Amino acid sequence: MAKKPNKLKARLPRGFVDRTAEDIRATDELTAKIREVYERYGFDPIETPAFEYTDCLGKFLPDTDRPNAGVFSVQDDDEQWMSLRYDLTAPLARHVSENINEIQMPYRTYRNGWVFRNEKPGPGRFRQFMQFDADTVGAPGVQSDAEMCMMMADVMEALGLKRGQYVIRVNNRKILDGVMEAIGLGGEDDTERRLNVLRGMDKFDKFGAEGVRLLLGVGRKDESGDFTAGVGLAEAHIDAIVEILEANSLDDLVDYSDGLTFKTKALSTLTANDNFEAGFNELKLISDLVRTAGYDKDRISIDPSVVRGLEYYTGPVYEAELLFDVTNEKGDVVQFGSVGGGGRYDGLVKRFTGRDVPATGFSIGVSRLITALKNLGKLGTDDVIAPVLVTVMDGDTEGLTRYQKMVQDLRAAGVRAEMYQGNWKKFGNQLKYADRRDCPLAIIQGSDERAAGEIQIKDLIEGKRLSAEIEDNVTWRESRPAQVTIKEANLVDTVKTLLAQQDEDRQRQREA
RNA sequence: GCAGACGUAGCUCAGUUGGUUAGAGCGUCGGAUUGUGGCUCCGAAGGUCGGUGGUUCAAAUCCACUCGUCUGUACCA
Repeated sequence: MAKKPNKLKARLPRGFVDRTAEDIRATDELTAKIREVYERYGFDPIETPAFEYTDCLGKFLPDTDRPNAGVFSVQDDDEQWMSLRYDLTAPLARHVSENINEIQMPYRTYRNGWVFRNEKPGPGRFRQFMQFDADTVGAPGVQSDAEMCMMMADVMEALGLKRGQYVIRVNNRKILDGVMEAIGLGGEDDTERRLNVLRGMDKFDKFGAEGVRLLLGVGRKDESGDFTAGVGLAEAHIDAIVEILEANSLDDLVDYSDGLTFKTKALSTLTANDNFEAGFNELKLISDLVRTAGYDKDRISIDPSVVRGLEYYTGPVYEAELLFDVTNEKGDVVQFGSVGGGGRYDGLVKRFTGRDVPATGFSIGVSRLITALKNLGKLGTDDVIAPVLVTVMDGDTEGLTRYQKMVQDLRAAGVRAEMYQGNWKKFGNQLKYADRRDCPLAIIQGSDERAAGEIQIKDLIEGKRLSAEIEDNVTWRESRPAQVTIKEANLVDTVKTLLAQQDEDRQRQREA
């Protein structure tokens, strides 16, 4: 026995997926709905390429030792490092900066595309995924942040989500900055600790108040025994932060009636500062704007516990969260978290231009949304009907032209149709193919039908239903269930009628 | 990145203290049925036991390393 030749193993790089017809159709449907909302709000599309020079993307500068940490990078032929984009915000900042003299501000723009992250993949977490962003560049007022929140809420409903199935949560980074300042972490050299406090607060959903206390204090050990170092804050300061996280609304924390006073115990001991005041006042303004526009707190909720880890946010931050249970393939309920978020980033364009260009915007995680919506049955993935199959009984030239003509007549009438392209001599295989492909109808014309100027149309869906009642194969074959004989001239009309009937049946079943 | 679990046919999984030719179900393909899907029956193909190295007369089984998957955690611009 000869050794097998070493075959090359076909394999997908980890963290990447092939997308099926179903996935692609679902994505198209979803992005079309999102786009419609953005357009209605007066946003215009822009597209930037997948690659950018690495230094333009942000914190990975050319002198970084590992340009592939977190991003996928390659070296151009002139030795410059280029990277695949890891979000759509940094490329937008680059585009705006490069064209700042031509762009009419405020610039309202949206875009969707693939982004890439070179990090550990997990279930529902890939190294290539799609985002769909909207941003307003050059508008400093919180009214544009309020608009973003309302637009996100409208997107959720355009996707078919009902009140109570989602919520847009809003906070202001200045409030958190104010807290940091008040507890003595406002200085330059406390950047790292500040960041760790924010990260700890961000875990409130996951670990609850107790977990956050540990992370802000002495540190936390997880189930596997791995230890996360704590920030080591004082008890009183941790109390204040937990009060913020546990608050359900602004009114729980602050009294606006007489200047600005804190209502809760630990917060009251902190001294107010400019950041605090600006943060709370901006949040109040956003709240007033969206409430007056008719968005109640079941759609847009002012929630001081929203953090968002990103360092570049400078003001309002917001995220869209799904409130219904999402189950995975195994049927377990998974913590789904947010499907989109954003905020104000006033410093991003300044990096390139030196000019103050305020901006705010958000990103929707299309891939994650699809997973969740599929689960909820909100994506009509089964409404693409497989083609009508024209079977082949005579494979000579004359026969093939006849069958091909039928197919073209059907196509011209707008019916999805195809001629069997496999080995026509095994007729059983043709119907088996049609069955597995979920074809609604099969068109059959052999020499007998041909001589009589007739065609047989087999309803494969009805036939499948009838098969349950027939047990022996001879009867099954000879009774030719759900099959009609028609005149050649009536082919297109009859096919359309039968398809329409099947469609009605489907509607009825869906309603039942 | 850190910690743990796991890796046997396309899929789901058996495989005894290390011992002949590594099995089953499902799926795939062929036939019964050369002009009719499903059911039933018969038959076949399909395996570097994740990879490499080691211990041993002998390794799917034990050891080391490595790759991959899953869980938790960290990071997530």
